[in-house]
Amino acid sequence: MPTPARTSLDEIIAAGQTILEEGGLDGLTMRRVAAAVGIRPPSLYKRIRDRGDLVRLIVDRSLRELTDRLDSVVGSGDPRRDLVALAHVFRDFARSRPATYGLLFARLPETSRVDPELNARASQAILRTAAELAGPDDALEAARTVVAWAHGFISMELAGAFRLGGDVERAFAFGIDRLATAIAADAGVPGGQAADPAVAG
Amino acid sequence: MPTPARTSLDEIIAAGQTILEEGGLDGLTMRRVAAAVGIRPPSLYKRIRDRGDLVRLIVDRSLRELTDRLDSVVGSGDPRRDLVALAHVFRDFARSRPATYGLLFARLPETSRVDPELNARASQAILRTAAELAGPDDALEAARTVVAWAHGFISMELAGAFRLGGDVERAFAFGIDRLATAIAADAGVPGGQAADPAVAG
DNA sequence: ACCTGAACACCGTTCAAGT
DNA sequence: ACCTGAACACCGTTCAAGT
Repeated sequence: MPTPARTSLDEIIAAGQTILEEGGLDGLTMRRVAAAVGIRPPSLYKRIRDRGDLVRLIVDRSLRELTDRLDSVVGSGDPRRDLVALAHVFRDFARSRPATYGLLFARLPETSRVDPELNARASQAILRTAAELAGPDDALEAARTVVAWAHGFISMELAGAFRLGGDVERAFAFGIDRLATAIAADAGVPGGQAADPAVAG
Repeated sequence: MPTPARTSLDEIIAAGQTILEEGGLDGLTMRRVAAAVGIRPPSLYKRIRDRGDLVRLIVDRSLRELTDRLDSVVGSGDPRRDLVALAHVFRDFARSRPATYGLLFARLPETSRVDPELNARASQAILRTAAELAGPDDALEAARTVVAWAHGFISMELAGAFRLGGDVERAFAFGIDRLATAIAADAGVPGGQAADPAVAG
């Protein structure tokens, strides 16, 4: 006689997400997750392979949400405006789920790594915007420059690494503004990058 | 009768550093460190307060080394050249000690955080270089933009986050080149940022 | 002074047994 | 099918006792 299911994969992921944000990655224990969904720790292994798998599922779910938000703010017709919007979506996401954000670009063990195809999808909005600004030849480099800056800024901000005073908001505005100019097709060193027609869509 | 010391704080930090790089932060256990220096785990507590304190000491030591290297590559007379040199020192350091690097800007618990004064010292070379390029009014923002980019790029590279092909070296060169131009004093958008007194130190 | 074994309260995970 | 208690091999840390 099968015992009725007392929980679900979805509930486990949701509980894991909450516990992760409350206590950080170290606080995310199988025993706590089990207690939160009303079962005993060993029963978790009926639905997930191990703790690394749970981490992966939590990150996967959040990355899908982030991708949707990124996709929804581009397409204004002004790539510079799109870039600013993307940076703010990124930053807002990180602030709303700092612990989860910290895992997005972390060195995770194999079992915790999300589907590469999902990562590729998450990159599309920024890649298209970068292509519009920088031209097709430099699109990938431009996207990497912007994402590196945004990720670096945000992770430093979350870590409390801006310790020299000053206005962090002003630094964020300064950065995105200068970067948008820097990656534009006409910003290359003379004789360097060729200016190509922007790609859209 | 006092028993003779079988190890030293220095040896413990060095062993911790090695174990950290070999097995990551999770692999850095008090039992392993104790075994490496030839004592039993409880004896570690004669020299360090707890595991968080050990992490702090390891990061502290590496940050001093990084600061020395950063200080040693600036002053060429060409701030743009200095900036490129700083970026490479940063990147080389991260590659030589990836796990330690990951802790430099991490959200660490209070006990693991290094002396703020040490952090300030580590920022001096980049702050001065940024001031030369961007002018005193934008020095702090310019430094934050460059450090954010460099940290973001390096941590993404270490995490294997550049998964869309392309040439990562080219992206690094593209980024530092465009950033140097972007933060230069004459790169501001007309009528853009207001000029505020710079905060240094 | 420094070192130790024993102990405590935690972990993730496995497994045989229950329904 | 799902759930469970018991068990195993780990942790960090404390503490009384040894030299």
